[in-house]
Formats: sequence, C-alpha cells, structure tokens
Amino acid sequence: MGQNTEYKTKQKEAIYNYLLEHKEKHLTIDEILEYFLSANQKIGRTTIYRYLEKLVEKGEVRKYFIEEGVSACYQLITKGSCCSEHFHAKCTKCGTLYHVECSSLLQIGEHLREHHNFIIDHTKTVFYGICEKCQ
Amino acid sequence: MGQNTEYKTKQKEAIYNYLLEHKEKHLTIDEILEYFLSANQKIGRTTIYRYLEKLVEKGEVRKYFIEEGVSACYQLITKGSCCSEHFHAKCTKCGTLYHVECSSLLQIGEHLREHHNFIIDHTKTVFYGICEKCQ
DNA sequence: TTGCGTGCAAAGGTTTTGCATGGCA
DNA sequence: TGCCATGCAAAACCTTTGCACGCAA
Repeated sequence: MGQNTEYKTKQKEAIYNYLLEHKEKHLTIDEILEYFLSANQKIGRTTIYRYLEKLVEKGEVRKYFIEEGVSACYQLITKGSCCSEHFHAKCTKCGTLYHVECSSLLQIGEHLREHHNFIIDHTKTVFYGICEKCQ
Repeated sequence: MGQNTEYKTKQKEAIYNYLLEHKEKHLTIDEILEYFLSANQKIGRTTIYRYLEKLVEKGEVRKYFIEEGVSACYQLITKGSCCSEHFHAKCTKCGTLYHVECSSLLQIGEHLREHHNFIIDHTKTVFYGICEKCQ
C-alpha cells in the first residue's frame, strides 16, 4: 500500500516523444490524437488526457487556455529553452507565441515581489492579446 | 426590415441590476441563475447567457476566462470604477485569485503596445506565481 | 400587429469517470 | 502476481441552437 509507482508504457513514451519533437508548438489533444491515428498508432484520447494532466501536475508541461469553449493547448517545458529571463506573449487571433525579452518587463517581477508580495513564475505566465500582424 | 430594435424586458432589467449590485465581483452564470431561483424570480439560463453575451459585445461587461475548463466570469464595467483596468494574479499553490490594481502594472500594457506592438488583453492575462501566504 | 425576447429541450463540443481488460515490474 | 495503465463507452459539464410561445412597442 502507498506505493503509487508509475509504470513506463509505450503510450507514454510515444506521447512524450511527440511533445518533445514539437516543443516549440502549442498542441491540442486532437492534434496529438490525429498524429497517432495517421501514424497507425492506436492511442486512446483518454490516455492522452490523463498523461498530459499528470505531466502538468509534475510541472513538465504547461497548459494554456486561449479561448473559452475551445480545447486547451499543451507544451513541454524544456530545460534551457524557456528560462526565467523572458516573458511569453500569445496572440489570441493567430495563435502565435512570442518570446519577449525586455528589461522593462523584468521589472514587473520585481515590482510584484516588492509591492505585492507575489513571486511571479515566468514560465507559467503568458500575456494574451493581439499581435502586430493581427491588429 | 433591418430594424433590429432592442426591447426592454423585466429579465434584462433584473439581470442588469444584479450585475450593478455586484459590480465588484466576478459572477458566473450559475451564480446569477441561483440568485434568481432563490428569489423566486424565474429566469432561464439561456436568457442570462444571451443577454450577458450581448452586453459583452456592447462593451458594457467584461468576460473573464481565468479558471481552467471552468465556466466564464462576467463583470459590469462601471464608469469611474477602477475595476475596469486591473490584472489578475493567481497563486499556483493555494489557487487564490488576487485582483491587482496598480498604476505601475498598467504601464506594462503601454510598454508592450509602444515597444512590442502587442495589445494586451487584461481579461485573459493572469500572472501565475506564489502569493504571500504560501511563500 | 410586428418582430424581438424568452425559455424549454435538445444538440454541440470538451473533458472526466466507470469499469473491464491489458501490460509493466 | 499485484497494480497501475489503457481505452471504450457513458456521463458530466458548459454553452449554443431550434422552435414555439410571450410580450414590448
């Protein structure tokens, strides 16, 4: 009792590899599912939901909610690729994810910590809005 | 044809008044519906959805998508109220949602627009991090 | 009277859950 | 062998749509 050991399975490995190969993208459950269907690899939708949720809990995957009523997006958090030195800005129209490296924005973190006692997590915080192209 | 006149009805008036009385809160459809049910005022859920959506289109109500997969929240935009322009900060440990009204933070929007050509959407952007209590 | 508003029921789409089977260790 | 994982189907959930009736102007 109380073991709660996690097993390695083909499905988990396959899903993780797919996330890794598309680590620069925001993936929906459907996109992942459709890939495996087209590749003749049978993986259940439920399995993808459950495994991704577990990865989110472990802090290995980021989950995004862009539009209400629309399915969520997932993205693998890779070491070095998304450090705490910059922010993310996502366009709610075209879906493009921008990496914003700017010293002015880094002051946000300092301000929140000093004046609001809130330690912001750069890896989870995303600015949503409209980008240059879509205005 | 092409009239598209809007009628004033008891339901709309009742919903609007409820929004006004709770203008400092984020209300869900269920919260509004439950109030009218408990007050023995029969209002259909669909009516609330449709009227709030219309108010959002007219720019009189803000719609928030803060919680993951959870129903949307609505809030009346009142003149003079500082609630129209604020950020949300959510603690990833305890889940508490904080309303951060601060002129310093509002400069973020100006900075992003001027230097990065990005128009931030306050209603969808949430700062994630650790709050004072959980540190 | 005209036509928008209402509200019930049903549909639509995303996510979760129940449960029997499969597979890792 | 003991459990966890899987995957199908069904349920749960939030929201939208269809349609007949009600009501404002």
